[in-house]
Amino acid sequence: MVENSELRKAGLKVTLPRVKILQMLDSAEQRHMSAEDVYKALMEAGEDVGLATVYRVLTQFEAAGLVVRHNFDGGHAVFELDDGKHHDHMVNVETSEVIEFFDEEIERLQKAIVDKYGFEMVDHNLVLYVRKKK
Amino acid sequence: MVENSELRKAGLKVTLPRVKILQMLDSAEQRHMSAEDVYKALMEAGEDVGLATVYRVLTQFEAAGLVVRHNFDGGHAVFELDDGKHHDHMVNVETSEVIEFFDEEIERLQKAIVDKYGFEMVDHNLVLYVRKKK
DNA sequence: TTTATTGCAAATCGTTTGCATCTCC
DNA sequence: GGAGATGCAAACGATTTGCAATAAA
Repeated sequence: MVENSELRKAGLKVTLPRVKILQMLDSAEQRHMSAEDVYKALMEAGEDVGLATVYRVLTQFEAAGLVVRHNFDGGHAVFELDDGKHHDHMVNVETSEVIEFFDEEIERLQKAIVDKYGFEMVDHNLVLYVRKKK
Repeated sequence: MVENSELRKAGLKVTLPRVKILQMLDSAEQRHMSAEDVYKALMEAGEDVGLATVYRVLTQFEAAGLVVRHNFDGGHAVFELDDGKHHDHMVNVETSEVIEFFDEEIERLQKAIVDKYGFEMVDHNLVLYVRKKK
């Protein structure tokens, strides 16, 4: 279970909305949720939190490293709890299901390319859009 | 030079705005332009085309396969002429410069992963955010 | 002439912000 | 009690759309 100490550690006051949002991200069936998703889930759970607060809190969580933000195709951002383990994503375009994967070799090759160009990596983003093989 | 026949081939009437936009994408210094970029460039060139038209035309070009749309981090989409050769992108976060690259090995590994999960690839998207090594 | 295309302004979507009110420490 | 957090509604930036006017074929 997510601890309130994580909030304190991040220099964030332990408030009801923050605790609820953190719990929601931790307990929801879907690991990847948009701000809207979180908001609706809270509503359904009878928790009364404003949408603006959800956006604000998610952004703070991201800055604090509690959460990672992804910009998959299609307008809105999705967030997931940061478990510290980097991974990439596969999106099933037919179901919108998100599958996580990690490939050491790909990571290595990316670094090699960045290096070759004389840059250093700030961030990287790999998304495979897929569909069940017929 | 881009040909009007490309427009006809795509089933699009050859209109002034479409021709101008296509030429702009072909001749601009930057291969990657947002709708706003194209619009401003046209204005500066004395061409009078509405912003809504630029959006509409770019979307049609994308559907016709003349142009590829990318959603890099940061709100707005960028478009580039489709030369038929797939490549990935590196974005210099300090200058917003976009560098194209292609790595056969990475492509191969991506396919292998998709395969392993029993999917087929619909599309894929790899962006490396980088900065000059200090 | 006929139908597609354009320009404009208003609408939409996801997200952010100002501000008065409320909560946590 | 006071700093910081919240909710609401208004503001936002990117993109889309309705519609009457216009330009291709």
